[in-house]
Amino acid sequence: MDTKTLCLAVLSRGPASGYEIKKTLEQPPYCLFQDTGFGSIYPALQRLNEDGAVATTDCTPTRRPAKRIHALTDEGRSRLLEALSQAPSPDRLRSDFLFTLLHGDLLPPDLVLEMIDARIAELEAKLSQVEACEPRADSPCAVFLHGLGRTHYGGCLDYLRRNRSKLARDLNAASAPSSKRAAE
Amino acid sequence: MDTKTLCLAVLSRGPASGYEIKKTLEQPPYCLFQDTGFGSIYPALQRLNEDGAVATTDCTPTRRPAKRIHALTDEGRSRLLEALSQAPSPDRLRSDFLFTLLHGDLLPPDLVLEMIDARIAELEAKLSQVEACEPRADSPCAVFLHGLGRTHYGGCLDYLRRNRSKLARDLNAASAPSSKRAAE
DNA sequence: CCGATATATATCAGATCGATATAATATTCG
DNA sequence: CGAATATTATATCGATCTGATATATATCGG
Repeated sequence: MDTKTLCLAVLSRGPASGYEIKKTLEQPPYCLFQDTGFGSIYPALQRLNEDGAVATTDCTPTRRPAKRIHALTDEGRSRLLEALSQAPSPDRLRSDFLFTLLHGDLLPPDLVLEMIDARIAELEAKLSQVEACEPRADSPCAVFLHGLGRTHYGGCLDYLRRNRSKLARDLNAASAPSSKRAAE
Repeated sequence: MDTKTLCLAVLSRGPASGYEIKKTLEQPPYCLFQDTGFGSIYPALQRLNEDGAVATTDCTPTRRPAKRIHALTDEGRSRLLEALSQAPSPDRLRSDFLFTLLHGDLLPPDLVLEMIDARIAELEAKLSQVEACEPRADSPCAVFLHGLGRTHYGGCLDYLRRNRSKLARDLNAASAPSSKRAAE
């Protein structure tokens, strides 16, 4: 999904400013599977306004730090529906953590274990964030997604906690093979 | 990780051409947590060569479709180690599937269920791809990562298979409330 | 009242993405 | 054999995205 569709989706819940859209995207559930900055949002809103997909109202007189409220038009609503109906393109994950772990043999064992501990802490935070955000019971999709998120984070966390000590043993055995050699 | 680091990491296994680097990144384990196109790889290799991080040899005479082999230098190796030692920046996931699912209430129930079925098929393919790629037993990190991948895909797959029918029921109940109204 | 933080918009250089161009070799199949 | 197709291989380009930065006011606690 490009930034324009992201904006349309947030605006489908009600009119908002660019800043408010960004804040919404930073929180669950959106923050769990997308990410966008102001540098993408403002140009996208400008384009959507030019295309007639949103109606932009300037609130400069009342509000001091000039604020632009964007509201979905019928054109915008049908655009959103069209985008959502497309077959979703494959997930795109960029994980420095997993990439580093793959090359962990090049690094000091302690550093690798530190990174895993940090990741465990992050996942705990994410999981409690997801659990704190109860889905609306009247939306079957939101409930389904909520369960999927809990399963995902819970599963990864469980694996890391269970296998950390084994990895620590294996790494130390590999990096200090003197004891092994002595045992042979 | 930027594309330059990605290239250095692949080259740490041995010299390769840009095309070969792309092919390596397209397969497990790399393809599971990154993605890059030629449009990023070729400029990155050019820059790395200029910076002295890789040594580029032109194989035009022997090979007919001109081929450039890039080999890691000491400078490149130390750059890679330095990049891997940094605290990894947070994961970045962009999932059209999860995004669409979140807004599934706007779509026809059948379309949502179709997308879930397609996702199940994709995850099955990914999982068997991961399982087919046995990690080197002498690399504790690779073994650890392999287990993590299986846990992740297996867990998500399991959730989707178990909860699909409940979602189907809930969606139909919500979209066709006539029976419900009749029951009241 | 001052400083820190939150609200709010905007821009810009650099990186990335996806498509496309080009071209020789290798393979497949009637 | 020869034609069609796939694979190997490099390169570029516009559109988009990223991350940082600039700017200005409002608000809240000390």
